[in-house]
Amino acid sequence: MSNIEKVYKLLFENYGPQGWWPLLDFKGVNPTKTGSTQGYHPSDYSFPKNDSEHFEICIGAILTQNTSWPNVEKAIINLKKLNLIDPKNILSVDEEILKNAIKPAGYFNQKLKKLKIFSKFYIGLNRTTPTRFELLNVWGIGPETADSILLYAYKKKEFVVDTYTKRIFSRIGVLKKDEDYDKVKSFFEIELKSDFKIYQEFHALIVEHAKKYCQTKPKCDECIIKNECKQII
DNA sequence: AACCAGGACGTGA
DNA sequence: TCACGTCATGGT
Repeated sequence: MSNIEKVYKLLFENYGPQGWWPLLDFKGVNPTKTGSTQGYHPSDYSFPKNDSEHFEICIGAILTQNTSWPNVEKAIINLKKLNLIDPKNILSVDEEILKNAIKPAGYFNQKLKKLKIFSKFYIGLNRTTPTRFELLNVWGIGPETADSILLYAYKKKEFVVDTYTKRIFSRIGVLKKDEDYDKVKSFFEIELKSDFKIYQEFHALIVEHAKKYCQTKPKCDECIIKNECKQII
Protein backbone atom coordinates (compact mmCIF):
# COMPACT_ATOMS: atom_id res chain seq x y z
CA MET A 1 0.00 0.00 0.00
CA SER A 2 1.40 3.39 -1.01
CA ASN A 3 1.71 6.29 1.39
CA ILE A 4 -1.19 8.02 -0.29
CA GLU A 5 -3.40 4.98 0.02
CA LYS A 6 -2.56 4.80 3.68
CA VAL A 7 -3.72 8.39 4.18
CA TYR A 8 -6.90 7.59 2.25
CA LYS A 9 -7.53 4.59 4.48
CA LEU A 10 -7.06 6.63 7.65
CA LEU A 11 -9.35 9.40 6.46
CA PHE A 12 -12.03 6.92 5.41
CA GLU A 13 -11.82 5.04 8.69
CA ASN A 14 -12.22 8.25 10.66
CA TYR A 15 -14.77 10.16 8.63
CA GLY A 16 -16.60 7.40 6.80
CA PRO A 17 -18.15 7.61 3.33
CA GLN A 18 -18.96 11.21 2.47
CA GLY A 19 -21.86 10.85 0.08
CA TRP A 20 -20.63 13.38 -2.42
CA TRP A 21 -21.55 15.30 -4.55
CA PRO A 22 -23.85 17.16 -2.14
CA LEU A 23 -27.33 17.30 -3.64
CA LEU A 24 -29.87 19.67 -2.23
CA ASP A 25 -33.04 17.67 -2.23
CA PHE A 26 -31.72 14.25 -1.42
CA LYS A 27 -34.65 12.44 0.21
CA GLY A 28 -36.80 15.42 -0.70
CA VAL A 29 -35.69 17.60 2.16
CA ASN A 30 -33.36 20.49 2.55
CA PRO A 31 -29.99 19.48 3.91
CA THR A 32 -29.44 19.70 7.63
CA LYS A 33 -25.73 19.41 7.12
CA THR A 34 -23.69 21.58 4.87
CA GLY A 35 -20.72 19.65 3.67
CA SER A 36 -19.97 18.07 7.01
CA THR A 37 -19.39 14.43 7.73
CA GLN A 38 -22.12 11.97 6.77
CA GLY A 39 -24.28 14.28 4.75
CA TYR A 40 -26.12 13.53 1.53
CA HIS A 41 -25.98 9.94 0.24
CA PRO A 42 -23.07 8.05 1.83
CA SER A 43 -22.03 4.77 0.19
CA ASP A 44 -24.45 5.29 -2.67
CA TYR A 45 -22.53 5.93 -5.88
CA SER A 46 -25.53 5.82 -8.16
CA PHE A 47 -26.02 9.58 -8.18
CA PRO A 48 -26.90 11.64 -10.12
CA LYS A 49 -30.16 9.85 -10.75
CA ASN A 50 -31.83 12.26 -13.15
CA ASP A 51 -31.22 15.23 -15.41
CA SER A 52 -31.91 17.75 -12.70
CA GLU A 53 -29.41 16.26 -10.26
CA HIS A 54 -26.88 15.99 -13.05
CA PHE A 55 -27.17 19.65 -13.93
CA GLU A 56 -27.24 20.64 -10.27
CA ILE A 57 -23.79 19.12 -9.81
CA CYS A 58 -22.46 21.03 -12.80
CA ILE A 59 -23.67 24.43 -11.66
CA GLY A 60 -22.72 23.66 -8.06
CA ALA A 61 -19.18 23.06 -9.26
CA ILE A 62 -19.17 26.49 -10.89
CA LEU A 63 -20.82 28.30 -7.98
CA THR A 64 -18.42 26.87 -5.42
CA GLN A 65 -15.36 28.35 -7.09
CA ASN A 66 -13.42 29.95 -4.24
CA THR A 67 -16.62 29.97 -2.21
CA SER A 68 -17.77 28.11 0.88
CA TRP A 69 -20.44 25.48 0.37
CA PRO A 70 -23.08 26.98 2.69
CA ASN A 71 -23.08 30.08 0.51
CA VAL A 72 -23.48 27.93 -2.57
CA GLU A 73 -26.37 26.09 -0.98
CA LYS A 74 -28.25 29.31 -0.44
CA ALA A 75 -27.84 30.10 -4.10
CA ILE A 76 -28.96 26.65 -5.19
CA ILE A 77 -32.01 26.82 -2.96
CA ASN A 78 -32.93 30.12 -4.63
CA LEU A 79 -32.38 28.63 -8.06
CA LYS A 80 -34.50 25.63 -7.24
CA LYS A 81 -37.40 27.76 -6.05
CA LEU A 82 -37.26 29.63 -9.34
CA ASN A 83 -37.09 26.39 -11.34
CA LEU A 84 -33.65 27.40 -12.59
CA ILE A 85 -31.83 24.10 -12.15
CA ASP A 86 -32.37 23.83 -15.87
CA PRO A 87 -30.11 25.10 -18.64
CA LYS A 88 -32.92 26.34 -20.85
CA ASN A 89 -34.51 28.28 -18.03
CA ILE A 90 -31.18 29.81 -17.08
CA LEU A 91 -30.86 31.12 -20.60
CA SER A 92 -34.38 32.48 -20.81
CA VAL A 93 -34.83 33.98 -17.35
CA ASP A 94 -34.37 37.69 -16.69
CA GLU A 95 -30.75 38.40 -15.84
CA GLU A 96 -31.55 40.40 -12.72
CA ILE A 97 -33.57 37.53 -11.31
CA LEU A 98 -30.76 35.08 -11.98
CA LYS A 99 -28.13 37.40 -10.56
CA ASN A 100 -30.21 37.93 -7.44
CA ALA A 101 -30.65 34.19 -6.96
CA ILE A 102 -26.95 33.43 -7.08
CA LYS A 103 -25.89 36.47 -5.06
CA PRO A 104 -25.18 34.55 -1.83
CA ALA A 105 -22.50 32.57 -3.65
CA GLY A 106 -20.52 35.73 -4.36
CA TYR A 107 -18.84 36.88 -7.59
CA PHE A 108 -22.36 37.12 -9.00
CA ASN A 109 -21.43 39.06 -12.12
CA GLN A 110 -18.82 36.53 -13.15
CA LYS A 111 -20.91 33.57 -12.12
CA LEU A 112 -23.96 34.82 -13.97
CA LYS A 113 -21.89 34.87 -17.13
CA LYS A 114 -20.39 31.48 -16.36
CA LEU A 115 -23.77 29.86 -15.78
CA LYS A 116 -25.17 31.18 -19.03
CA ILE A 117 -22.16 30.15 -21.07
CA PHE A 118 -22.11 26.74 -19.47
CA SER A 119 -25.85 26.28 -19.99
CA LYS A 120 -25.46 26.93 -23.69
CA PHE A 121 -22.59 24.46 -23.83
CA TYR A 122 -24.59 21.91 -21.83
CA ILE A 123 -27.58 22.08 -24.14
CA GLY A 124 -25.27 21.65 -27.10
CA LEU A 125 -23.93 18.43 -25.60
CA ASN A 126 -27.37 16.92 -26.03
CA ARG A 127 -26.74 14.47 -23.20
CA THR A 128 -23.39 13.28 -24.50
CA THR A 129 -20.32 13.35 -22.30
CA PRO A 130 -17.88 16.19 -22.87
CA THR A 131 -14.15 15.59 -22.92
CA ARG A 132 -11.94 17.31 -20.39
CA PHE A 133 -10.48 19.34 -23.21
CA GLU A 134 -13.90 20.54 -24.31
CA LEU A 135 -14.81 21.55 -20.77
CA LEU A 136 -11.57 23.48 -20.34
CA ASN A 137 -12.37 25.32 -23.52
CA VAL A 138 -15.56 26.71 -21.96
CA TRP A 139 -15.05 30.17 -20.48
CA GLY A 140 -15.32 29.93 -16.70
CA ILE A 141 -14.40 26.25 -16.46
CA GLY A 142 -10.89 25.70 -15.15
CA PRO A 143 -9.16 22.42 -14.29
CA GLU A 144 -10.76 21.87 -10.90
CA THR A 145 -14.27 22.65 -12.07
CA ALA A 146 -13.81 20.45 -15.14
CA ASP A 147 -12.60 17.54 -13.06
CA SER A 148 -15.36 17.99 -10.49
CA ILE A 149 -17.98 17.88 -13.22
CA LEU A 150 -16.41 14.86 -14.87
CA LEU A 151 -15.89 12.94 -11.63
CA TYR A 152 -19.17 13.64 -9.86
CA ALA A 153 -21.65 14.30 -12.65
CA TYR A 154 -20.25 11.93 -15.29
CA LYS A 155 -18.45 9.42 -13.04
CA LYS A 156 -15.31 9.77 -15.10
CA LYS A 157 -12.02 8.84 -13.49
CA GLU A 158 -10.59 12.33 -13.06
CA PHE A 159 -8.97 13.16 -9.75
CA VAL A 160 -9.98 16.57 -8.42
CA VAL A 161 -7.24 18.80 -7.03
CA ASP A 162 -8.08 21.82 -4.93
CA THR A 163 -6.32 24.14 -2.49
CA TYR A 164 -7.06 21.68 0.32
CA THR A 165 -5.36 18.88 -1.57
CA LYS A 166 -2.24 20.93 -2.05
CA ARG A 167 -2.31 22.19 1.52
CA ILE A 168 -2.69 18.80 3.18
CA PHE A 169 -0.21 16.91 1.05
CA SER A 170 2.41 19.63 0.97
CA ARG A 171 2.25 19.65 4.76
CA ILE A 172 2.52 15.88 4.80
CA GLY A 173 5.58 16.39 2.68
CA VAL A 174 4.88 14.68 -0.62
CA LEU A 175 4.10 17.78 -2.67
CA LYS A 176 5.37 21.29 -3.19
CA LYS A 177 2.95 24.00 -2.05
CA ASP A 178 2.47 25.57 -5.44
CA GLU A 179 2.87 22.49 -7.57
CA ASP A 180 1.26 22.59 -10.99
CA TYR A 181 -2.36 21.35 -11.10
CA ASP A 182 -1.83 18.65 -13.69
CA LYS A 183 1.26 17.32 -11.93
CA VAL A 184 -0.61 16.93 -8.66
CA LYS A 185 -3.53 15.33 -10.46
CA SER A 186 -1.41 12.73 -12.22
CA PHE A 187 0.53 12.07 -9.04
CA PHE A 188 -2.66 10.97 -7.29
CA GLU A 189 -3.92 9.08 -10.30
CA ILE A 190 -0.70 7.05 -10.36
CA GLU A 191 -0.71 6.38 -6.63
CA LEU A 192 -4.36 5.40 -6.30
CA LYS A 193 -6.35 2.39 -7.36
CA SER A 194 -8.08 3.26 -10.57
CA ASP A 195 -11.66 3.59 -9.41
CA PHE A 196 -14.00 6.55 -9.72
CA LYS A 197 -15.54 5.76 -6.34
CA ILE A 198 -12.14 6.08 -4.66
CA TYR A 199 -11.57 9.36 -6.48
CA GLN A 200 -14.96 10.64 -5.36
CA GLU A 201 -14.45 9.64 -1.75
CA PHE A 202 -10.87 10.83 -1.52
CA HIS A 203 -11.58 14.34 -2.71
CA ALA A 204 -14.56 14.61 -0.37
CA LEU A 205 -12.48 13.26 2.52
CA ILE A 206 -9.74 15.76 1.78
CA VAL A 207 -12.25 18.61 2.00
CA GLU A 208 -13.64 17.23 5.24
CA HIS A 209 -10.20 16.82 6.76
CA ALA A 210 -9.11 20.30 5.73
CA LYS A 211 -12.22 21.80 7.31
CA LYS A 212 -11.79 19.86 10.54
CA TYR A 213 -8.06 19.88 11.18
CA CYS A 214 -5.88 20.97 8.31
CA GLN A 215 -7.06 24.57 8.23
CA THR A 216 -4.84 27.52 7.36
CA LYS A 217 -4.00 27.42 11.04
CA PRO A 218 -3.84 23.66 11.51
CA LYS A 219 -4.89 21.74 14.60
CA CYS A 220 -2.01 19.34 14.52
CA ASP A 221 -2.35 18.16 18.10
CA GLU A 222 -5.72 16.55 17.45
CA CYS A 223 -5.06 15.64 13.82
CA ILE A 224 -5.91 12.06 12.94
CA ILE A 225 -3.07 11.71 10.46
CA LYS A 226 -0.35 13.56 12.33
CA ASN A 227 1.76 10.42 12.35
CA GLU A 228 1.90 10.56 8.56
CA CYS A 229 2.74 14.27 8.48
CA LYS A 230 6.03 16.10 8.53
CA GLN A 231 4.63 19.48 9.50
CA ILE A 232 3.59 19.07 13.10
CA ILE A 233 3.08 22.45 14.70
C1' DA B 1 -13.05 42.56 12.89
C1' DA B 2 -9.90 40.55 9.83
C1' DC B 3 -9.62 36.46 7.53
C1' DC B 4 -10.92 32.86 4.56
C1' DA B 5 -13.82 30.02 1.49
C1' DG B 6 -14.11 23.08 -2.52
C1' DG B 7 -10.98 29.15 -8.66
C1' DA B 8 -10.61 31.27 -12.95
C1' DC B 9 -9.48 34.99 -15.86
C1' DG B 10 -7.05 39.21 -17.50
C1' DT B 11 -3.05 41.82 -17.49
C1' DG B 12 1.71 43.34 -17.84
C1' DA B 13 6.33 42.11 -17.93
C1' DT C 1 5.25 31.55 -18.88
C1' DC C 2 4.20 33.75 -14.50
C1' DA C 3 3.16 36.54 -10.64
C1' DC C 4 -0.36 39.41 -9.30
C1' DG C 5 -4.84 41.88 -9.18
C1' DT C 6 -9.84 41.21 -9.51
C1' DC C 7 -14.12 39.33 -8.46
C1' DA C 8 -18.15 39.43 -3.64
C1' DT C 9 -20.96 37.21 -0.09
C1' DG C 10 -21.25 35.27 4.47
C1' DG C 11 -19.46 32.55 8.41
C1' DT C 12 -16.08 32.41 12.21
